[in-house]
Amino acid sequence: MAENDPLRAAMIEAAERQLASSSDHEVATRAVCEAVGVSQPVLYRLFGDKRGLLDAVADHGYERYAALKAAQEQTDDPVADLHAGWDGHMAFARANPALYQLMFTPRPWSHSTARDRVMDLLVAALTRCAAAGALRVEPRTAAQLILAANVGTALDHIARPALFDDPALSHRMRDAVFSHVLTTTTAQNDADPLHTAALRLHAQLDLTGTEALEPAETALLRRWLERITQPGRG
Amino acid sequence: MAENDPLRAAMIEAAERQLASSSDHEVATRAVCEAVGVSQPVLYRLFGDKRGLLDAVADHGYERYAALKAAQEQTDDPVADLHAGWDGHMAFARANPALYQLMFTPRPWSHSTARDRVMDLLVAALTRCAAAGALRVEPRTAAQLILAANVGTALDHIARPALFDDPALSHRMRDAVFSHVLTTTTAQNDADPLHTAALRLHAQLDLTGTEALEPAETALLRRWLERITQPGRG
DNA sequence: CACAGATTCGTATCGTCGCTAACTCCTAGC
DNA sequence: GCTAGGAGTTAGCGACGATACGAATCTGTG
Repeated sequence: MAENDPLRAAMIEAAERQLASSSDHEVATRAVCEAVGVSQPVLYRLFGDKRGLLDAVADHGYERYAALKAAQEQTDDPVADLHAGWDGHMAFARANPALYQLMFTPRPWSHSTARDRVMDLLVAALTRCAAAGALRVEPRTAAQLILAANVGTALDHIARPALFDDPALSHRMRDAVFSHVLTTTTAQNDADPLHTAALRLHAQLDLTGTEALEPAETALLRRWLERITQPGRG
Repeated sequence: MAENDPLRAAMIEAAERQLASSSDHEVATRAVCEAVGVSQPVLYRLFGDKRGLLDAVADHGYERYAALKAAQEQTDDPVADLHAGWDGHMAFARANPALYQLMFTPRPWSHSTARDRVMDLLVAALTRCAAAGALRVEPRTAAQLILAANVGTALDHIARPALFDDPALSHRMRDAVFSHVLTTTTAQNDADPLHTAALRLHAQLDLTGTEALEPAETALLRRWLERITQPGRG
């Protein structure tokens, strides 16, 4: 489906260029086809639809996003990586506002998986934090919180042209959400040490796995840990 | 400009209905005109443009939003009002997803002032909190934080159809942002009591004013208080 | 009442958009 | 050489946003 088609890639890049340069953040299929020197039906053969083209643009945007993340994260301090990840997210939004809105603004159609994959990246980063004992809630819950706050702050920043108090606002939001999700680094005075230990073991299982238990036993252990970390669940 | 025009109101309501019922959250000027039994040029005479119509729809949405807020807030506990305001915001987004996106998603054009007016409402609610000594930062900064988090959470909720862990996520986000912005209710162990006192006086001046000082003196006092509450400012 | 000016609305139309049917061309396989 | 199928083009359809222009209606004055 997505084999190495240079024409397809050229059309995606042309669409992204026009999306960024257009004043109303809109793109015309005719203009995209004309930019790469082909006719309209080739677009509809490659992407099936205009929304198919936009989904491809969004997925291509995720590729750049993931490359940017892979280049900067992954030190030995997962919490520091998390902070850098927030700032990198904001920088990506600032650098590509139109593409960012295409990726993260909820369109009722849109089969693009860009947002879900960004979420997966965030869950992975948070799982590393949980394995280090730095997380107070499950990685998935923390990821939903952080991503919603990050997107909300980024869209707010894109909306207003230059209200000049931006970095402070982003860092305030980052600290607010992180302090609610991470354990205090200095003192580990947690009210429920069982909860944190279960979270930590669960994350460690996700990261490295274990050969000491049979697969069925590991699955059951996972469910037990989940019942410990999220008690109120049907 | 916005005199009591029943035809104008009918077109706004028709547009809002079509916006809510349409699958792609889109509205056609022809359909709006046909719904109220007039022709296209009347739309362009009343609203000037399609974006003018959408701006009017967004402003009308703000009216309903403001009415909903005025009906529930304003008890004697401004912090409780703030919590109710967050939940009311989420309920409004859940009830009118298409209208909510029109109001709060950043469109590059859009002369609608709906978002700014919602921000003003939030600043007012936060000023009451500050006058009660419950705020740790300036009302405007807190409003930017809260609104960005609230919109981000609401858009995230609208995007995914039913990931069933919604109220918990909304309340988590609310607690995270509020705990970063409000003072701890039990103990008032603030690191900078001068800062909090200045914030409180500034809010009290905004709310009630004073006759003990001349207007010029009050203005100068305001600037001094601002220099105390936000030290790093050109 | 008559009439001029302004306002308001409908008819018809333009240019553009997303999208598709039908045809042509080029290449692979026997 | 011939055919089958993929890849591309031309031409066009219906719907959209927006507008020019004339008809109808209202308003105020003599």
